Amino acid sequence: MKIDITWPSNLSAKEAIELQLQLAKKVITKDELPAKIKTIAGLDVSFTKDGYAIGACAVLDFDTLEPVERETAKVKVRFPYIPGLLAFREGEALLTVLKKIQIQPDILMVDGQGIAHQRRCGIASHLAILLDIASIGVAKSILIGRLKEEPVLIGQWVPLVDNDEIIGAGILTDPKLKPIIASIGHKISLETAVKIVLKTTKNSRLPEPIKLAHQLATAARF
DNA sequence: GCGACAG
DNA sequence: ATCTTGTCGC
Repeated sequence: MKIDITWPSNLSAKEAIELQLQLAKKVITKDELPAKIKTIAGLDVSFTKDGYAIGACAVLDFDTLEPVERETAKVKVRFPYIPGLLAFREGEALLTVLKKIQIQPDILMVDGQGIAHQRRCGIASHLAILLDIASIGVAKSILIGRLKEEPVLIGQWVPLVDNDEIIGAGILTDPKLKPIIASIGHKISLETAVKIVLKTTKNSRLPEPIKLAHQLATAARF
């Protein structure tokens, strides 16, 4: 992807929070994605014992879910893990790997929250706003909020609420496991985000884009 | 002050 | 996330 921006460095937690508040204002919560989605990119990050973050991107054909491109990027970690500030720890690795991707994806699926975040600016929203592209956040657990109820049927989704405000969805993709948490990243509605998550999920808890990106990130730790 | 807390 | 062995289930 043609990306001109550079990831900011030496930010304090206070400055990071201030930036999130500004970015949150720019999130678009309605569908503004290509009429026909052709490709979707899964993004995830793994870490090495010696202080590096490995960003991984797997671009898949939206119809067949077959990978059409894979890439990884290794960068030095320079921000600690702080709940709510994940983007400042993992964002640079993801931005770096996206710069290497040749195929322009129609939408991003990021391992983490979108607007299901205390300042409505999780890593999926943060990255998508910087790149002006549609995105969905898919997490394995809740950061904030509570599920309105427990989904019991495979493929069923229930609202994730924060003080009566719907900020995401709990989706049951495997009856034996906890539901996955999906939320609007940018330029998409929650309804469409849920449809895409279900459409890209095949016989496992996580959707293919995330699963493949996770495998890539883990395998590249050597 | 106490508990919760994406990866 | 990462550190770790065996073990239950499809």
